[in-house]
Amino acid sequence: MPRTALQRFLDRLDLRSALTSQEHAAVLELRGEAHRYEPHQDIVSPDERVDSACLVKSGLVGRYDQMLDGERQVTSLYISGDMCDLHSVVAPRVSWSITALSPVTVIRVPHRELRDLCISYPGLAIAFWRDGTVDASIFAKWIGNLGRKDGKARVAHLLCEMGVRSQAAHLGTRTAYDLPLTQKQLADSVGLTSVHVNRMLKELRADHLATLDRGRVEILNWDGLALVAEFDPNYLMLQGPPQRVFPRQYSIVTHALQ
Amino acid sequence: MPRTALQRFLDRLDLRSALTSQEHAAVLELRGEAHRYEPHQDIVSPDERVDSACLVKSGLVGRYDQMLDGERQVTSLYISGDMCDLHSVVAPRVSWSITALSPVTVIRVPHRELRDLCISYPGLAIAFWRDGTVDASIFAKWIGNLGRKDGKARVAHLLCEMGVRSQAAHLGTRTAYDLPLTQKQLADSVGLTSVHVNRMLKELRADHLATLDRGRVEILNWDGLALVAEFDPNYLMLQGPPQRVFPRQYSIVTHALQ
DNA sequence: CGCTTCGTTGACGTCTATCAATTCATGTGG
DNA sequence: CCACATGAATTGATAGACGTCAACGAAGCG
Repeated sequence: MPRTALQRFLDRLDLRSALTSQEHAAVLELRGEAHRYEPHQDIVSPDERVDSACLVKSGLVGRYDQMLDGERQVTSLYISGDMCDLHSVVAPRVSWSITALSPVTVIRVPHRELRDLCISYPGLAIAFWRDGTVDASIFAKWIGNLGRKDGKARVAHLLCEMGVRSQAAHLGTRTAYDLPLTQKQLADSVGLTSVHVNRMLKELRADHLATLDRGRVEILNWDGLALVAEFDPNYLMLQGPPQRVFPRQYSIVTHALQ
Repeated sequence: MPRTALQRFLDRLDLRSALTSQEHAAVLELRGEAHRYEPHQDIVSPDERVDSACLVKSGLVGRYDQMLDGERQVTSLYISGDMCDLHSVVAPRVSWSITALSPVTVIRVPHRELRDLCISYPGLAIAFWRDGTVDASIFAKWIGNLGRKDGKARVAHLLCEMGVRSQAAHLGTRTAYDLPLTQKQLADSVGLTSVHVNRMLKELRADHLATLDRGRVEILNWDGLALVAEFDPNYLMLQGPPQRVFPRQYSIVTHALQ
């Protein structure tokens, strides 16, 4: 039986956080409505005040920032098991958009449920914070790529990153996985035009490094691609044992409100 | 009497999080060693496992990513009152560098103290998570700027952002504040060369929009600069009332370890 | 006063955007 | 099964933004 979206989300948390069995169980009791979105359809819009977080069940989701001239910059990509706006639990007013890049199913988990979880299990609040830290680390790496690498390296880096993430999420291997992006969407992710992305992909193909064909990535020479990309997976925080701040046994006593 | 670094840090938390008086008091009881750094001196290096977080007392601190050819990209700037690696409490292994961009004093607050705070006051853990969310939001905006705006807009945007942040931190006004950066360091922050930054500053000066002279920014035409930058301060999460997830009255009971 | 770092400017080259046309893939309906 | 429509991928020619190289000037400091 395939893993549910919640199980995938829990798997993701387990990669970096050591959770208790109660915390595990509590996460799996989360409930939310499934929603279906078609490519180019927005899931969240700027200045909205959201009251639920979007757990990606299937498909590829992107967060993007739109310029006045209509040009877009994708700031992050989310795959199955990623909660693409977990941070909205503590900051519900958003200033960006979340969109479906491919056909997508998301589970909208009410903030109320996630807040209750944080209150009952502060160890989970820490795990959520740590999860946000991973996102921030990826953001920082993208800033480095956009600011200081050429187009070829930027495309190569994205292929490496999504490979490692897909493998960690058991959605494929780092050298063969689905990435259902058009070249325009890829261009919006690496700060280029679709024309130039096309040329960069052509070069990567000619160098026998990697191919992207109809939403599927095949990396033919991982080391070569990683070298072009200057890819070092440390920033994905997948090494080392899961961490824990909270003691494993605790309970919260809530008093009457002031 | 000038505010201490801890008071400034607390001010920053208060901007977005509603804390109880106990939580306030607990933050002010944090202790750490003061360290002095000269410009270009690194405070934290990649692959280090840090055991304290750096609270900026004075000066300008930058986090940066270094490429193989030695080129740098600054991914974030931190001013007085910012805890520039608060996230290291939950993710102590870092993959980036933190450096002094000007003469700097930082207070190194041991993770142990911050962890104890999170355990005794989960409401503070939430506030820390929210603080990290602000950083992530700034990261995302920088990605948009680097990917989809030209050099002039990128420089202008940085001047706007640091103005609003300086004003929020009571370190100046949004149109007149200290930004002790060389043009090379500014270039490393906006993904340009120092030569080109020089030309962009010259243009902003010629347009009577803003000047940067010996570490001091004067914005002559805020609206004009914001227009060039497409600056919208929403992403800094300074609007709206401080948020709270945890009830105001609670206590934690910790049991024996499993 | 000399040294070092930083700021400034010009000439030139490269990377990437822009514009435009063509091909390809996919799906639909006759 | 083929004609057609649509969106995506591909390619060539040209233009512009930014980098590179090099030189000089200004400012701070011992």
